[in-house]
Amino acid sequence: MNRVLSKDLASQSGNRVKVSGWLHKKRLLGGLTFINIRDRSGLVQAVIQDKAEVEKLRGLQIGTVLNVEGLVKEETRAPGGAELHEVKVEVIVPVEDQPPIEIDKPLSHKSDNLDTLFDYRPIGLRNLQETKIFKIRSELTRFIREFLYKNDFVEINTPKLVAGAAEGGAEVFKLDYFGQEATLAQSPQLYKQIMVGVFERVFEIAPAYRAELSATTRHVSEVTMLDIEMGFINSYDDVLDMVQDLVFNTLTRAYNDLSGELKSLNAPELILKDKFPRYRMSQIHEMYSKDTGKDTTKELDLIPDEEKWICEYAKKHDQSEAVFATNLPAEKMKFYHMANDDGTARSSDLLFRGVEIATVPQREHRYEKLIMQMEKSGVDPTDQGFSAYVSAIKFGLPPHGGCGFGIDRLTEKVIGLSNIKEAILFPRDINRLSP
RNA sequence: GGGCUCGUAGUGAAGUGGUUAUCACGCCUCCCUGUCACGGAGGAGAUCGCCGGUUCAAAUCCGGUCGAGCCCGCCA
Repeated sequence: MNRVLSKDLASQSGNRVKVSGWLHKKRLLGGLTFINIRDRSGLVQAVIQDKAEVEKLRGLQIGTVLNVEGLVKEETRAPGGAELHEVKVEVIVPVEDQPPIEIDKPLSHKSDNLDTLFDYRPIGLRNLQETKIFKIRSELTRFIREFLYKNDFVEINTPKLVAGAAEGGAEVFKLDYFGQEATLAQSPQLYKQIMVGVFERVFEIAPAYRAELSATTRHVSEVTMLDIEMGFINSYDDVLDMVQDLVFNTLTRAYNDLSGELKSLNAPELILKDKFPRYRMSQIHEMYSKDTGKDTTKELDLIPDEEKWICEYAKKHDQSEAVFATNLPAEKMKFYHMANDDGTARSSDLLFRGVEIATVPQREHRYEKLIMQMEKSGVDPTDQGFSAYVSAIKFGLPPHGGCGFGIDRLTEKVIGLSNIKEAILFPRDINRLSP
């Protein structure tokens, strides 16, 4: 007998079918027993009246792997409108130990309890509330990929074991590489720029490693980054527009296609227009200082509180939960960024619901300028970690730009979670290396 | 790295000096034919993170230690 998935049960009314999955819930009502079976598409309810069949499940815990054969009956009282009757139960893998964490009721996401949540991840992820988070995450990356494919981007994979710090700035993990010192890539930055010389438009979704001793709700040491790079831009605005369109498309699609899942996780309503407001960072400092009385006009980058503040501001005044903070001060720019004439860089942060989810710069593609900027930053262009990149620039890259985009933070904020780690299957932070 | 906070059954919580440590979920036994956070009766399960101190008496106060969280900094 062929297996039928839970989502297709209603269409099989009148047929005897087999459902395979995990025991998700048992309710014994004397002469009548309800069990829920979880498969990849959801839950099936089976009604068991035969005492011998119920006995097969005695002492078996949630998580037990089952085949359940039965007659499909339409039933308005059943979740999903159909259920299994005249059931034969076959236990494939009996589970006798009690799960350490609940599978059929929402788990605590209070910050004090996240440690337990992550310790028991292998079982806790079977909880449907947790499953939904990662289903949404999967869909978000699918929407992103589909948008980028449609716009002629080629998906690439670049090395994560590299010779030197790719960017400067962030701390890197060092490791022994057959006697050489290697680092874990903190970004595919230089490789994706090299690949602009090959495909014009490229993207990568991959982990990046950051060895910062950060202990906040928005940092992890292994982060999943979406990196985009596009060549032949006419102006810096082309880059901002592309990222804006990508994010608008992804978010509106998510809120359209996944509305049921998002609602059941209490995700906030989406407030967004197809053009995101753009404020200069210096402008945000002034507005924030005026509004709060805290003087941030001497700050270069936005402080965390300003990120929250400008998002609230844009939500109210621009009806947009996404906002660009543009014109990063040149003091903060990386050597590969392109400078403006006014002491700022062509680099912007994309903020969404209070956090930075992407940085969106144009790159310096002019060889002499780049060499100057590298030397000014104390980076040796002939160093093993940079020479390949420098030669790609030397042998011709068009004006280009792109973004580094945090998939974890996007997922967190779309759902309305309060810690980036809740959006990561097996998060890595300064204390956690397992599971 | 700096500051603040928190560690109590498997899980989530209550208990701010007083003798048997409380509750909910989960688990076990029994009852229950439409449950879906099922309901009812009973039961098991905790050396209150660890070490030391104060006290007639410590989950509770103090010191240390280990673990965790949040904010700042750094960073994305």
